[in-house]
Amino acid sequence: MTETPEILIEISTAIMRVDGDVLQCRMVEEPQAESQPSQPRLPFGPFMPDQHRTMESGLRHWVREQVEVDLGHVEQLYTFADQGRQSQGPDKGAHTVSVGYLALTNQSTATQASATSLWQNIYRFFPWEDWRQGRPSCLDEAIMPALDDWLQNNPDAQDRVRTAFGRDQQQWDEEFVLERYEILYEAGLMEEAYLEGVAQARQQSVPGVSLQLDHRRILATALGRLRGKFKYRPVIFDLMPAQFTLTQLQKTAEAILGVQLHKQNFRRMVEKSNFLDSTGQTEKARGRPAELFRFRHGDRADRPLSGLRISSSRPRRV
Amino acid sequence: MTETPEILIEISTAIMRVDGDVLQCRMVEEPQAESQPSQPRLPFGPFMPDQHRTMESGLRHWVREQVEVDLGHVEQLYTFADQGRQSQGPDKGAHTVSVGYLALTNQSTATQASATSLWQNIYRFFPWEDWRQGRPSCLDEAIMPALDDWLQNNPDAQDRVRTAFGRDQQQWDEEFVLERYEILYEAGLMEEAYLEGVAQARQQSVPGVSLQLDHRRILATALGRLRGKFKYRPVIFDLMPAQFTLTQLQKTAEAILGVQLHKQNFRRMVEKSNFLDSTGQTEKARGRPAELFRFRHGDRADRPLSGLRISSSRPRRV
DNA sequence: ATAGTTATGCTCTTTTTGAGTATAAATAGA
DNA sequence: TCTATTTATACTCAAAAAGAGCATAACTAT
Repeated sequence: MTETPEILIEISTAIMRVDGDVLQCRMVEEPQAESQPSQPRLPFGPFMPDQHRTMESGLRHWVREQVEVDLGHVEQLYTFADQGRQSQGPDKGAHTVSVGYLALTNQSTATQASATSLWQNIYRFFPWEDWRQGRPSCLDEAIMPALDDWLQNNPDAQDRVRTAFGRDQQQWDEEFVLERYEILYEAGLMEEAYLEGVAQARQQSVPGVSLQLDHRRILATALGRLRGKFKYRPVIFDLMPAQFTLTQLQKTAEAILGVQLHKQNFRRMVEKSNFLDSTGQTEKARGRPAELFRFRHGDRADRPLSGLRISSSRPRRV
Repeated sequence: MTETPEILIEISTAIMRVDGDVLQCRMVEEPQAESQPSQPRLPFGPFMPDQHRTMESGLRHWVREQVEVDLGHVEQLYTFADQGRQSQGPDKGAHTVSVGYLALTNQSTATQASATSLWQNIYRFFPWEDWRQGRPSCLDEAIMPALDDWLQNNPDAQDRVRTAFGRDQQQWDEEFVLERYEILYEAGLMEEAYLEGVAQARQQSVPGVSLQLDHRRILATALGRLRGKFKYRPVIFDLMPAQFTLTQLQKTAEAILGVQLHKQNFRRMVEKSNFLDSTGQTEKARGRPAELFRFRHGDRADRPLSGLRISSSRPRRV
């Protein structure tokens, strides 16, 4: 067979948790290199075939070494091997292939002492993805105008932009996180595209903090996957504490989707799903105390197949 | 960083097409090695970073080289790096990581001259996945008894088996193809497990033809993904010819799902989806001629987001 | 003509979903 | 203590979607 240059496989993990109504992702602080700009990054490390039996055990190794988090659901996202991206990888000689993972945890501020700055609101990196307070202003103020500029020279991308960003008749699909990110990257609106030489010059600045290497792309993949997945598999419970109120569950669902849900209908749906057991206890806070529930299937392997069939209130045709 | 042994990335592609009511996968014939048993395999080859800009271009390279098929939708499935599996890979010294892809084509027997034996009914490899003629007999005759034997010594797997195979109250979920395959593999019921030393001895034989290396696992991943995906993305049209009747479309959906669908309701759903344009033409065959349709969005990038919202007739609670 | 076959139109019922209104059970402050 | 405020929960109502089936249309083969 052909002689191939050395390949290095890098495993990066987006670890997510929910704190109240904010969906957070675990960051690693760089040990302050010399001239490096010290952007935040995800936990990651090389896959070492002689020490890691599977890719997932490699992931657990690096997570254990770099952050102290107990992982719940773990799922592989995607393997990227593009030239250019990832090029600043540690091992200069080798060609780097990047495998991204999503992991969920229910460890909260209460149980986890680590500096809160290490858990970052995921929408810091994708402000346009959070529609809970209505359509994000950055879309109309910065993104759409910039995309229109770019489309001048790239008319072929018109359709892609339309579907991804829900223009014209199309409507916004919250699962298209990666598609939107890729378009913004190609349009030179993401800082990392600039660094990686995709865009000639730094374009208009569009809100959204960037990450090292291709970590923001992995994060986009993770968010998109989570948004899709938890609608048909019960992974949301890996983000919840042992017991929780229905409102907490709803806030979590909303944080994931980046959309507000109808309260009464959400409860109805949850009740019909039959996933929850009442604990008898209640939680007192502001108004009427709320009943505390627990996920019926806990950690056991007999988890139900389907998730909460969440319907993010598509506008009803009249 | 640590010195890692050489890594070889292997890209394998499950190319699917539909012929009438059979879902087929494209095989490659081995050039008849000496003592090798010459099992069928998928098209595959190493990822060569200096010749392939992305993993997908690597895939297209090997597909072009090994089979003549025009690919429609292409999608990455999963990256496996387990020890043991894949161990008979070509490059003995290196550690092999396997990246699986799914690709769809609408080339049919008519347009493609290649020997039909190269296109194999996918259910040859997974007879238990085809429920179109009712519950497959091999489930009760071979698989369940064998699994029960295995569960004797592996009681922990009880729950997994129950959900994956729809036992007890649980119901069969057609998307759990990979989960079922993995259980059968672990239980030593798949020939490749025997070859790879997972199972001590060849267990009771369970129907289903095996493939080289980890190709049957990739195929299981592909089928599961396709079954899930085409419910919410319009990928089914990549399997259809330029124009087709509603019955052909339904047969395709049924071949994918391995389940029969209600004819009138299927048409109603398709009509409401608004994906099709009538061509005015009709196709004559046995009975009343059927109207020919075409997919409204063709190859264009403005494909709709959602797929045919197929509901595989879940039993109605009374 | 007639039987057989496939396509297509339409009805009817049950479920699900979207969007409220109404009421209950607490707290904070006057 | 009473009252406004807050949050939780119960229940209603209409629209839309889904499951199941009957009826009819338009062909072919005999």
